[in-house]
Amino acid sequence: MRPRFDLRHVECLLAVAEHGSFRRAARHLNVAQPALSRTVRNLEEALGVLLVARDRRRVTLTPAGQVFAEGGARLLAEAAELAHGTARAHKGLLGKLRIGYTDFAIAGVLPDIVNAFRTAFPDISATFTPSVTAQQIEALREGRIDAGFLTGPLELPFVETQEVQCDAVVALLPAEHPLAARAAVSLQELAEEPFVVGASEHWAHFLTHVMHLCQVAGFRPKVAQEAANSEAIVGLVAAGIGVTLSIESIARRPRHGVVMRPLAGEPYEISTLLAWRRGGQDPALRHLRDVAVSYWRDTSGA
Amino acid sequence: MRPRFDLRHVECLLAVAEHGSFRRAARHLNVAQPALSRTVRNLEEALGVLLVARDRRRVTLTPAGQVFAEGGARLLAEAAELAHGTARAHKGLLGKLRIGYTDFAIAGVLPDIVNAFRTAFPDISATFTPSVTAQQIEALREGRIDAGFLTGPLELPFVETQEVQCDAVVALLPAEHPLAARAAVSLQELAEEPFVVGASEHWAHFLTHVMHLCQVAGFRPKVAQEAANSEAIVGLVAAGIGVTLSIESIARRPRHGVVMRPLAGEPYEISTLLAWRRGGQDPALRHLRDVAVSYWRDTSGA
DNA sequence: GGGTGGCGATGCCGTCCTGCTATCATTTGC
DNA sequence: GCAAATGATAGCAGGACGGCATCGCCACCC
Repeated sequence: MRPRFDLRHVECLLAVAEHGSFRRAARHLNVAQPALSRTVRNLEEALGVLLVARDRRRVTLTPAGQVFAEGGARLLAEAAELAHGTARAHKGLLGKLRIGYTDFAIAGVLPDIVNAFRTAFPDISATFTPSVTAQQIEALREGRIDAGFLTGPLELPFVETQEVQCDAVVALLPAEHPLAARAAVSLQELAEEPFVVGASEHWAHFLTHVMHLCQVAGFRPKVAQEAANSEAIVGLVAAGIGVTLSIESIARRPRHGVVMRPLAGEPYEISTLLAWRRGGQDPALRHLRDVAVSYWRDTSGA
Repeated sequence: MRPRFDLRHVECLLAVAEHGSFRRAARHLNVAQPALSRTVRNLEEALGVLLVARDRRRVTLTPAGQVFAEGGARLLAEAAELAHGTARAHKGLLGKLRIGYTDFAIAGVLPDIVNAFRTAFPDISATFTPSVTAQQIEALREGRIDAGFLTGPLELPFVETQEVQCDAVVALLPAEHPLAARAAVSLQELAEEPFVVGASEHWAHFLTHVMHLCQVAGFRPKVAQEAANSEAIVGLVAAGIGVTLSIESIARRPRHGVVMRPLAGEPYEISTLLAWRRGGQDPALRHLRDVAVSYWRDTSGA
């Protein structure tokens, strides 16, 4: 049941209704009067309803014409708004973004970036999904998310990235651990310690960093316990199950029973990236990237 | 700021979005593929926004295209609903009526008629304005109301009428009045009584009847007090100020301190009419008239 | 690996819609 | 009673839209 009339017809009828005269309405619409007469006539035939009562002296709307005029005005307004909204979407001022994020990101810069983004682009509605780096990469590839805050490094043919956060790896120890008395600890000192780590099937990205660090230090960590997320890992450390390696952003959040100690020697840094599909044209996404870039420029410069 | 696109464009874009392919969409729309391609292209040019991402292999909507498609679907639905509503208005199933009514009507059949009308035509919104007969005639002439329930008789070149109610004129007396003991009273017996009547500037129609009755009975009533409406008149009678003539529909509503007595002799009847402008084409109004006619047929027959 | 089928874009042509000018019938207002 | 204004009608021209044939491209398949 598609409509048999067009917005042009609606405009013409509204003009006639407003001016109460075909001629004046035609002048106002910058068309000749006969054209307007015929257009209104066509509209009436399309609807099968007489809309205008032509009294030879005065033109008024029939009751059905009034109903149509009211609805038509609404229709026109919404059409104009639609055009406007589409233009705004084109400029990236309006839209939807699906964004993934890791524990590391949410503990770090993500809130600040999102705040800045929402302030600058209030009409872009973003939905956030917590998920680890590997899952975000998959979701990016399959188009289930538009962007992800995830753990670097990342070199893939179909994604582009922008660094947004840089954390030194630090040691987290139970508060009563002997090494907690030290200002800093070296990795070698942790060689024999039981480790709490993320579950390997999901935690792969950061685990790679941890394994690499330990290997350089000459040992292979003894895994005492696996956990599902950063919150759980820190909790298990607080419980005295073992030690762990984490990043500053996580460790800065004070937690009873856990102390953070920097690693001695050259700091090893973990970057958190904003990632999106390469070549993506979504203007809203570009704006998110721009906000991330300028945020990174401001904070890394300071 | 009028929209530069038409509903036809919207339909085409929605079809492309739905089928994910120009060719399939074209088949579904019963047009050739090149025509569809150009229509979508024209729409994009009209909006100045790319809506469809042509990947050579797969056709998807750009973010702006998704915004437009969502709004466009709403727009089309409302356009269809508008056409439907206009057709309903044409058939008189939808519309607005402005209706005047007198005290006599609201005390009598008006509630029943309006109930039947609202049940039969729930989408016709009626607004009711209380007003005396003379004002309703003026409002009818000037088009401020579409119909009026008023006191007959009425013979005017520009109105048509339908009788809806027929009341005998009765006497209303203070309860402690000597004549209240009688089963019926004759007009002559009221010749010397003080009368409470409606204010003459507005009450002219019914007053004419009263004066006529009294004149036939051979006297001219002594007006003790004027009042603004039936409620006030009955109240003043209850207060013992005087007697009055009224109609059964008013008098049937029991009121402390007032008694109703029929007039002796041949009953004098007052008709209440539904009146509307002659030649009016409003289908909603016709339905109101039809309801009134059938109501009158049912009640006057019974 | 070349053939084949499906896709969207483009060019060309016919048709219908739309708009304009000129004119008419009717009404209004002086 | 005439002039001005209004809506309807007729005839004509331009443009938009749709259809057909075709092109270039890509994926799939034997």
